[in-house]
Amino acid sequence: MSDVFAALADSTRRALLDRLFSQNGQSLSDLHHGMEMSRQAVAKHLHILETANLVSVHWQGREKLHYLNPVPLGEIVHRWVGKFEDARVEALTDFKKQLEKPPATEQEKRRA
Amino acid sequence: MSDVFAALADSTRRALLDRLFSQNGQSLSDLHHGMEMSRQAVAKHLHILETANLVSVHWQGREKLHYLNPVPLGEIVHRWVGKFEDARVEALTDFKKQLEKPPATEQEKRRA
DNA sequence: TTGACATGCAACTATATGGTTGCATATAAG
DNA sequence: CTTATATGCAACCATATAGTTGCATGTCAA
Repeated sequence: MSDVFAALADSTRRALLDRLFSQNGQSLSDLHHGMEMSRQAVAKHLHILETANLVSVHWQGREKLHYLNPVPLGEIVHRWVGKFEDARVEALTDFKKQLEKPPATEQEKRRA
Repeated sequence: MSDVFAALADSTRRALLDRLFSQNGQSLSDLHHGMEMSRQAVAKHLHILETANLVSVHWQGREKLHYLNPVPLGEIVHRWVGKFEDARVEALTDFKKQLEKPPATEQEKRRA
């Protein structure tokens, strides 16, 4: 459950999540198919997604099936981003005010 | 407006956004204050946030004031994460079903 | 049992990243 | 004018990251 944000930073990993979104429960070979890199590279990315708890796995004989883990994406990211989202309209208003009418004193200029 | 996800991957940068959240319109020196790294390191992080369009700046004399840019955080991240969030409950149900009662045929096993 | 398939492990490489220091430039203040 | 403050630019360094290749192991099928 290490760094979810770091796990999401790589476009290949986001692509893997996309592929799992459109087709859940795929094996490494499935996910590797059509990708422009070695199977091992894909395996590493999947392991990072596993470690970040974004993907959970289920062994089926010799195949390791990968499933989107729905929890942390919503929990962590949405919660963190939501904090800023909540202030969106308000901040936008403040920002415009700031540009239109800069305050007078030094303190106010910097702290407004 | 480069990679928002990459910009969010670093904890220092997320901390900077946090600081701007609690106090908008701070200068580089303000934001550097209390941080365990050089001013130049902070400047680099801020520049990455600027490039990702997460922070916008406003020159006030010799001071460069930094403001949270409310748009892309909500737009990009929330939209991308939301795609997965929408399928949260549904996916959770599917996942449990999968574990409880694995399908019969090879095809179904892998493609269910 | 033998061979094919699916995955894992380990070593290695190149580049990206996060940090440093030193110096230059622009604005504000005495 | 001189000095202090705020920032920018550039070179440099250490480590993290994303990729490779080669080989080992476990499972399925003939």
